[in-house]
Amino acid sequence: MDWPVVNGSIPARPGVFGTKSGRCGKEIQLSWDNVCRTFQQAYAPSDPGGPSEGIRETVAEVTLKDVALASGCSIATVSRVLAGTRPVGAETARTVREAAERLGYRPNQVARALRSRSTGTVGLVLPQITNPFFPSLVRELEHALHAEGRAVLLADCDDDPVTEAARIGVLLGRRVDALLLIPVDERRSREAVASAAAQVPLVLLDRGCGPGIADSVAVDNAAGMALVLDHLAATGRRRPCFIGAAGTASAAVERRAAYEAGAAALDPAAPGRVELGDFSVEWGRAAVDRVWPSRPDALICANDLIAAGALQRLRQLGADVPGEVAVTGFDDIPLAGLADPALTTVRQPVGELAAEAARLLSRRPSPGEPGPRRTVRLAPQLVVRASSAPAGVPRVADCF
Amino acid sequence: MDWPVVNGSIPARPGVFGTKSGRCGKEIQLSWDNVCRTFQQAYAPSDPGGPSEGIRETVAEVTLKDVALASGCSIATVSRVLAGTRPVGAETARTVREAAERLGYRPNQVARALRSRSTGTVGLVLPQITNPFFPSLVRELEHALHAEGRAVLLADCDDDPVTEAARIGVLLGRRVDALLLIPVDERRSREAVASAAAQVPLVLLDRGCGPGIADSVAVDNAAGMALVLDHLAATGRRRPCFIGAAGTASAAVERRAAYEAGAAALDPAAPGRVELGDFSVEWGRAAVDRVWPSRPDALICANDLIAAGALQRLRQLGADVPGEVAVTGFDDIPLAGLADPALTTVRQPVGELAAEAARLLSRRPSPGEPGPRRTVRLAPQLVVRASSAPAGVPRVADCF
DNA sequence: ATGAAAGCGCTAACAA
DNA sequence: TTGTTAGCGCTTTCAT
Repeated sequence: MDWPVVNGSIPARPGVFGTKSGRCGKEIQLSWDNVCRTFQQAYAPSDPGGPSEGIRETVAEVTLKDVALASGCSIATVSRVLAGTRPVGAETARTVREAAERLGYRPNQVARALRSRSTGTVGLVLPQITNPFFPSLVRELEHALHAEGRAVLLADCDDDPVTEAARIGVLLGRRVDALLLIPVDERRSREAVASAAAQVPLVLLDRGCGPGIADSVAVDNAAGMALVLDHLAATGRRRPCFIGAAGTASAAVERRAAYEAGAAALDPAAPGRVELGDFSVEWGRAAVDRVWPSRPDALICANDLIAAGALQRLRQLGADVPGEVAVTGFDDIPLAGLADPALTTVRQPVGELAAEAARLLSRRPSPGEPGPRRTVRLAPQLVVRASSAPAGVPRVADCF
Repeated sequence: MDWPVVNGSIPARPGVFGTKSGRCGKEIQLSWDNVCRTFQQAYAPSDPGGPSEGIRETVAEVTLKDVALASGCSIATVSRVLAGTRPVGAETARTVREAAERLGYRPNQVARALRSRSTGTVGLVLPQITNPFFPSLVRELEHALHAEGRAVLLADCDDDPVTEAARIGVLLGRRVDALLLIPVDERRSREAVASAAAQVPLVLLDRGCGPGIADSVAVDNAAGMALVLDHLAATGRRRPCFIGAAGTASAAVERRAAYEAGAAALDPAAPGRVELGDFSVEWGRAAVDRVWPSRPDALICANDLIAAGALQRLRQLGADVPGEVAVTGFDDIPLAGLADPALTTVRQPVGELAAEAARLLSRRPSPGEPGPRRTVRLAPQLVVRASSAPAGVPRVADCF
C-alpha cells in the first residue's frame, strides 16, 4: 500500500499506517493519526478544492502522539523517555527512541515551554551591536548559552533607553527565562531594569546600573588601569595624561578613579591631568589637540576607540609614538591590533565574563526571594604592543 | 478587605476579588482565580511550609481569564479585542482594554504561538558575529524585524558548517517562523540549508549557497567592482592588481570575475594580475610582499580586511599610498574610515539588504508550494577616501 | 457580536 | 515503572 485513497472527507481508520518518504528523503512510517492531520493541514485554511499536490510533499509535524502510537506505549512514557525526566524501563526506552528516530520526531519547544513554564530562552539586550567591543562578548555568550541548551533572543537598543525598555517588554512577553543586559545608561535604564529584575533572573553585564538593582558581571576596571600605570611607570613614563569619558557609566567612572588613584606614583601632578569627553574616536582626536601642547609622555585612554582617535591625530601632528609619547587603550577590540602603531591595551576576559554571566543566571531560580545581589569582577590582562614600547626600542610589527 | 486569609488550603470563592499592589507598585484588582493561582505557585514546587513571604510580593501572571473575569465577558471576546482578530462591540472593547490595562495584562506569546502555530520569531544564523561586516547587518535586521513585531533568535556558527547545521536544527525545534541565514560555506552548508528551506521560509543573505536552494539577497558585487575600476581609471591608474580570496564563496568568485572582466579597460595585462588567498588581514600583508616588487599602481582588494593588511605592509615597506599606489577595499566596515590613509571602499547597502530580506520573508507563506527562488541584488556605493586620491593631491583627513 | 467548547503538543499530578 | 487525566494560555470553530 502506498497511500490511502481519500476523496474530500477524512477517513477514520485508526491503526492503519501510511508509508511515505519524509523530508529527509527516507521512507518513514506514519501513524494514521498523522495521516489525518496531514490531510487536514493540506486543506486548511484556504484550499477548498481538496488536497493539493502539496499533500504528497508535506508531512504533518510528528508529535509525541505519533511516537506513542508507533512504539505502542503511552504519550507520557514517550515524554519521559525523550525528556529524560523520570526513570523508564530499558526496553521501553529503546523502542521509543527507535520510533522517535524513525519518524524524525522533533520535540515542539513551544508546547514544552507552555506546559513547563520555561522557554529555555535567554534575552540578550545590548546598547548597540555595532559597538566594536560587543560582538566578541555576544559570541561568547551565545556559545555559553547554547552549550546549556538555551537559545538567545537578541535585542539591540540603538543606544536609547526608551527602545531598551520596549525591547525588555517584548522579551518578557515572550517569556524568556532570564535576561542578560548591558544597560544603555547608568541612570536612565534603571527603572526598566529594576522592573524586569523583579520578574525574571537578570544579570547586568559590562556596565552597572545603580546599586542593588541586579546581579552584575564586569571587568575589574581599577585593576586594568593599575596594570597600565605600572607598565608605563616601568618603562619610564613620567608625565601621563588621562583621556576619559564624562558621565556616570561605570566604566567611565571607575577607570578615571583608578587613574587618579594610581597616577601619583608616576608624577605628583599627574592625577590632575584628566580630559573628559565620550567613548569615541572623534573625542580621541579632539582630546589630543587639547593636551598635546603640554607634551605629556603618555596618553592613557579610557577605551580603544579614544586611543585610535588619539593615534590618528598624533600622527597627523607628526608626533612620534611611542618615541615621544606612549598611547594606551582599554578593551582590546580587534582594531587595537590593527592600529599603527599597534595599540597597547587592557584585554577584557570576554570568555570568562560570558561564562560567569551564564553561571549567575542558572543560580537564581527564585525571583520571589532574590537574596542579595551578587557582583562579580574579573581580572583583565595587559596586552603590550608597539604604542607603548619604551622610547628607543625598535618597533615590532604586531600581529592581528 | 485586604487579602483573603488562607491557611494551607486553597479557598474557592469565585467572584471575590483581592486587592494588591502589583509589580509596578500600583494597586490592581485581582480576580479570585488569580489569587488562587498565586497561592498555588507560592507553594509549588518545593515550599512545604506554606506560603512564604514571597506570596505577598508576587502576583501570578495575569491571563486572559483574569481580564475576562474583571471585564465581565468571555475569554473569547477578550482575545478578539486584544488580538484584534474580529469585530467587537465598541463598548465591550473599551471595557476589556481598560481591564487589561488595569491588571497589567501581557499576552503570553508562548501560548499564542502554540495555538496559532506561529511564534513570531525569526532565526538569524551567521558564520561569526565577530566578522566586522556582520554587526551592522545584524543591527539593521534586528530593527527591521522588531518593527514588524518579530523577535530574533541569534545563532553564531563559529564558521563551522557542522555547528551551523546543529544551530539550524535547534531553531527549527523552537519553531521559528522563518530563517535568515548567512551560510558558512558555499558548498558545505548546502545540505542543511536545503533541508531547512523545505521546512520554513528561508532567505540567504550576503552569501550564496548554490543555485535554486533558497531566496537570496546580496550586494551586486560586479557593480561594486565596476565602480572601483571606473574610479581608478578616472584617476589615472593603469597597472592595477587584484588581491582576492580563493574558494567558491560568492563574494570571492563574483568580485574576482568582475575584476577580470573590467580591468582590461585600464591595461590589457591587468586581468591576469590576480593573487588569491582568504579574506583576512594576514593575507593582505602577505599579498603585498608578492605583488609589490612588480610595482602596481593600484591594489584592488576583495574586502576591507585584506586592504587593511595591505596598507599596513605597504607602510612598513615605505611605499607611498596613494602617491605610488592606490588601495581599495570592499564592504566599508568601520575600520575602513579609521585606517591610515582612510580606505576607499565599496559600501554595502546594509539597511536595504535587511529591509529586502525582511520583505522576502513575509512574502513566502507556503513552504508546500515554494515557487521559483528569488534573488535580489542591491546596488552598492563607492566611498572615496584618501587611499585612492590621485597622486599629488593633498591628503584629506577623513572622519570616522 | 458574543459565548461555549475544543484543542495546539507537551509535562506533571496522581493512580495503579 | 507505566498509564490516565488535567491542564499550561491562548485562538478558533461553531453555535447562538
